[in-house]
Amino acid sequence: MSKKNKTTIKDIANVLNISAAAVSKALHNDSRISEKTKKAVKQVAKNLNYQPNHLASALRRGKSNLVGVIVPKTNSNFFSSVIESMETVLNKAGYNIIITQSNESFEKECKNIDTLLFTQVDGIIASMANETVDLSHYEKIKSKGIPLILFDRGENDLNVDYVGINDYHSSHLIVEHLIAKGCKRIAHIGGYRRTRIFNNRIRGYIDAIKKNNLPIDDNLIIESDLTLNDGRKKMAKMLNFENRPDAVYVAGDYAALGALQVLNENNIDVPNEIRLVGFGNEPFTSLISPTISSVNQHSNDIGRLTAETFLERVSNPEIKQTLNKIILDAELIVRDSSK
Amino acid sequence: MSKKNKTTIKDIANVLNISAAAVSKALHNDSRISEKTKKAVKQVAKNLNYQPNHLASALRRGKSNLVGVIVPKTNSNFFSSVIESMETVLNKAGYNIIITQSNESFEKECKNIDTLLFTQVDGIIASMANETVDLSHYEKIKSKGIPLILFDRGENDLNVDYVGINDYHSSHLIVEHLIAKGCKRIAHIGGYRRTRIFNNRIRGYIDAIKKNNLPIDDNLIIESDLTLNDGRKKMAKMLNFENRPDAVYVAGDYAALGALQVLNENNIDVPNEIRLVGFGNEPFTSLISPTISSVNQHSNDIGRLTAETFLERVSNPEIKQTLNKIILDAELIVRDSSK
DNA sequence: TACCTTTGCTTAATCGTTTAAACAAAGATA
DNA sequence: TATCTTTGTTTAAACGATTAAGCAAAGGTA
Repeated sequence: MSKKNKTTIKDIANVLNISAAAVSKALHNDSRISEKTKKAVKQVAKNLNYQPNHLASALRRGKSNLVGVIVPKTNSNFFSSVIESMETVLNKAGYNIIITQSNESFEKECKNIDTLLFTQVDGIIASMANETVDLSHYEKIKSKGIPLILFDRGENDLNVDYVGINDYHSSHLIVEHLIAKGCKRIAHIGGYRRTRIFNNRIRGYIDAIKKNNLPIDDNLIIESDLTLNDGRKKMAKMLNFENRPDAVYVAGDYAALGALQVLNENNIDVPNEIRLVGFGNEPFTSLISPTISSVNQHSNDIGRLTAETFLERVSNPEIKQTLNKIILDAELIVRDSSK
Repeated sequence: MSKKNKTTIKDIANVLNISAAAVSKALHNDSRISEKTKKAVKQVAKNLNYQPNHLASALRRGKSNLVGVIVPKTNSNFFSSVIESMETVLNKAGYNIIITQSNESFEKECKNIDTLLFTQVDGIIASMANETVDLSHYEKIKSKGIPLILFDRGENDLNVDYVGINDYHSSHLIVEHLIAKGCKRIAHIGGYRRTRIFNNRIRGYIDAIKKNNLPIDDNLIIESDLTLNDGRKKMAKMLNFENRPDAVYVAGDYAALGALQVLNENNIDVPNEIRLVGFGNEPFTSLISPTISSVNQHSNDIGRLTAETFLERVSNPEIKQTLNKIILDAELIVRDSSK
């Protein structure tokens, strides 16, 4: 904030010889202010290059019109697209967003929440870090009485609005696609079971396998942190099995890429020898060779719906309306790695 | 902001039967408040779960402790790392950041600036959109008297602090590396000349070629928007030359990837037939086959230095100190595509 | 004893905007 | 003419924290 150029409503009032209150009302199109005054006020405001002091109005109204957003990492196509469409909706409604990154760290997530609450945001939209198990910091948000909306990485126990995709069903799509291609031993490199979305993918995988009368082999279900390197490790491990899988469904694209690298290095023909499917539809999946089949998570819809859910909450804060749980169906994009 | 849990310094004052002013001072460790009172105040603050109202203090002090950040897209490894290290430094100094994306659009950039000024940020740190030519919106920031720091995508005409890498010199590194490998016809798929950093890379390329007594062939210098698709197009075009290049230096990794795809599809041996170097060191450059040589832009240093430059500016706002232009030397990372 | 300093607090104004309440003037109603 | 409504404005009190100025009590100095 600067010392110069600090035109206030008082300055406008002085020019027109009316009260500051009248100016404020004129600028907000109050019905009790005459058209003549409104026009004059707006003209002077323009001339003096008036910019309302957001802090003052936020303080007075008890609303900052700021929404805090917490994502594990902006450096991912999914999250950056979600944020983009979220921003569009919220900006239109007069809200601005503050983006913070947790870097998948529980500690950083706590700090982010403190920061956002300190900044007096009107609400928080978050996707949880992998590390997060303890939820007390999220309870803190709830206890402040401001809306909390989760997307993608949510948690049932928290009992708050949630927008995400149907992970359970996505696993069915993938497994059935692979079976249709003739695969009989489908492995799953999944995320940690304690993270709900990954647990859902694992459950979906198991149920889909059973539903299609294939045997469940526990060796073929491996938990991973889904980084590229861990994808490599887990894939390498599987190649040592005496009974190799003929397909691998990896719950994250980076880990899928790691797996693909190992397969390529071992001269294994993808898709003919082993088929591969990733998750998340990161841009690189269509850039490498072979291109990797993956699941599109509809980031734009998720962003838009999350924002709309937030707006709904702030517009009727008292109403203890039923929880919004919006679950979208994801879309399997078949590419060369499983054709 | 909520109606409940709104503990204020007045509440603390009431409990202890002292004035609100004393509470404020105690919380700020004012030397004129006794240790006994300070301890008591802090204890009560903790008990009542007191959180200072940032808006009120910002209004009063004329400082929001918010820094606005504008980047073309958070969805890039470079920008997301810059932001991360910037945030670390700024948080330590008591500042929080508001991240906005311009999506390379001039119009969106203008809107972002309006939003940030409206939010009363104490300063703006920006990297310009590709589209931006007109600079009046940046002048607006300067005229408000708040610090403006540019990084990576800057502009000399604006006359503000800048942190970036030595693009001119980076081109020398690349060209000389390729010449050392025996290349004689080195092409350059560059960005638009009107963007300073790309212009510098082109100038560096030309001067390095000349310096090494190789001929300049204008056909080998091609402007591009550096998207993956355009990289493909420009590479395909070059393959039709009767006199093909034996190396291609692409000013962006995504376009370099596009070029590589075309080379692979045409069964051209990279690096033996044509060597390839990209720019930006995006993670995928080391993920694909062959891995792509690229330039590391020291995102962490850039973020840190940008933040430090900002802090320097806000701490001595009056001093019309000389402009900070920090230019780091980039680092060429040689990978398979040019080995 | 008389005066000066230091310590530890209080009072009151302030940041710029919003808004409930008051009020004057004009117009409508009976 | 007397009373009620409507219109268009002003007054003044907030929002919560900060801070210059003031002041009383305690301690120090000569």
